[in-house]
Amino acid sequence: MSPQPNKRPGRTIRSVQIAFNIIDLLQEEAGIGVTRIADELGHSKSTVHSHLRTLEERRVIVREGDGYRLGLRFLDVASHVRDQIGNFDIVQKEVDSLAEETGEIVQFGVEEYGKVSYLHKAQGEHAVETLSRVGTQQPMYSTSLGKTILAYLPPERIEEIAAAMEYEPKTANTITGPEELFAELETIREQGYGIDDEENIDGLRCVSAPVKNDETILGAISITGPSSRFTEDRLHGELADYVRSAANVIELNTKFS
Amino acid sequence: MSPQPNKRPGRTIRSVQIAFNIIDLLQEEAGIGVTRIADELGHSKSTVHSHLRTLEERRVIVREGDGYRLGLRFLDVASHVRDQIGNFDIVQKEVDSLAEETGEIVQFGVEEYGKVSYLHKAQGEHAVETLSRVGTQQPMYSTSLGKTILAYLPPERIEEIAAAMEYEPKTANTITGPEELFAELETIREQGYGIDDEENIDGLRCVSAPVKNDETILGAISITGPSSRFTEDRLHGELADYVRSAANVIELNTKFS
DNA sequence: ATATCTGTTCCCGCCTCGGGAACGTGGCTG
DNA sequence: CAGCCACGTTCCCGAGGCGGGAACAGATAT
Repeated sequence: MSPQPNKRPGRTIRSVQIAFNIIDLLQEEAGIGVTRIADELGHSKSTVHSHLRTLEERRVIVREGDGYRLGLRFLDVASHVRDQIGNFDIVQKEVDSLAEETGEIVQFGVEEYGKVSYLHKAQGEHAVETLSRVGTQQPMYSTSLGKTILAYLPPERIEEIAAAMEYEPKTANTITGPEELFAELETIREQGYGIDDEENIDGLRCVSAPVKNDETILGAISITGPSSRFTEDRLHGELADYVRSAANVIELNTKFS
Repeated sequence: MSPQPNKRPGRTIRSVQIAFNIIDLLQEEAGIGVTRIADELGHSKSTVHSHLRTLEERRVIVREGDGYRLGLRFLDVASHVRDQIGNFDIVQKEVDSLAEETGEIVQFGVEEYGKVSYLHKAQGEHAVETLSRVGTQQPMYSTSLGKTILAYLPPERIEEIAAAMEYEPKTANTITGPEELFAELETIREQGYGIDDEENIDGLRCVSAPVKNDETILGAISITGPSSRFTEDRLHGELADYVRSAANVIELNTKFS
């Protein structure tokens, strides 16, 4: 883990931190019990016990066999979150249909805390496996979604995000500094779409188009595939067209909300 | 809210309770700020402030405009939860295809804390609108999913759940007591599927079939529709066949996991 | 300019919460 | 069957975390 960047000062509450450490742990590994959790987090069993009781009462975790797992309540929360984002169904529909049409991976992402979070993902028939998962975050400088969203954010927010950025080279092509990034953003604004040329994962290329609502950017939609199928020509040609028209459809449907 | 039934004694941690009260509040109403939350929960602003800081650092909530909403991290958590349940993709696929085939509402539910929780839901073309939502809970005695799952749980667990049950009549047909419930469970075990004849919501009927793995029940799959289309004959005939064969497909695919 | 919202910060004192240790229990081993 | 160990649970204590009140700071509207 890298040192967390979003650290505004202010007081933070220890018990709540512990509670979420437990949740994080159970997210990674289900079915463990008091002792194991206590060990893992470096707390006494009694402490962990009280927390588990609390979380259990809240339906956050569930006792199953001997051990705990996260509760189904999270499914409910997630569905509320999607509703709050707004227009999720339209995004979902469009992403799904583009994935089916092209057979590749199609994703929709938004900016959160200076990173890209995937809101929805669909994979077509001959899609490559990727690790990305709905709700997880990726850096903005190494993904086409990230760069595209960034390009259309308000200038002051771009500055803010760029200032907090730590450029970690993920492949040989990854953008490594601000000058390079700003140039890229300019290019994206000119051509109206963004490219990831094996900058995040070796062998994978993407194109993204921004989805805006009245000049404010909502997110971006991308299509991902292996470099073998995603040649320069196709990237800038038909594939770019695909994402731009999908973005357009979403924009039209969200206009009057 | 009825008095929470799952109250095992043991100490519970106040700060964590407060944190989840905030989360619950934001789930219902996004975009509110410190003052409003403090009012609503009856805490001081400083208290709420510290909590918001903590939750923000944890990516649980996000500041948006002036106000907070739940973070996309919940989408990630939810997807982990589904994975932990196991065989979610198979369930999803089967539920979706049955919904498309019949055009009605199809759901898959499991037992959690003595209630039914919906794991997945799909609605076909001419499906009625219902309030049920993925992750939410319903009583076991008034739904076909609940009764069907209950019927196949181990006897001692049935006792346990039934003992804690509070029978609240949702419609004129709702089961109102243990004798009636146990008789119904017996019927379900005999015929291999469960019926909800407007017992939960007026005008709606359902059929459910159990999904088992080696004699232990995993959950149940149901189909729901208006009484006008769901006649006695169809319920016990083709509709029951539908859910039973879908349940069968799921069972076959989960057998070797 | 004044008033009134908001979010933030700073303390203080009570009481909560984390920890250690003891207890109860079930499962495995000899 | 006795013994042991691992587990979850309970009890109690003392330190310090946490909730609250009040003062401060910005923003917006009047």
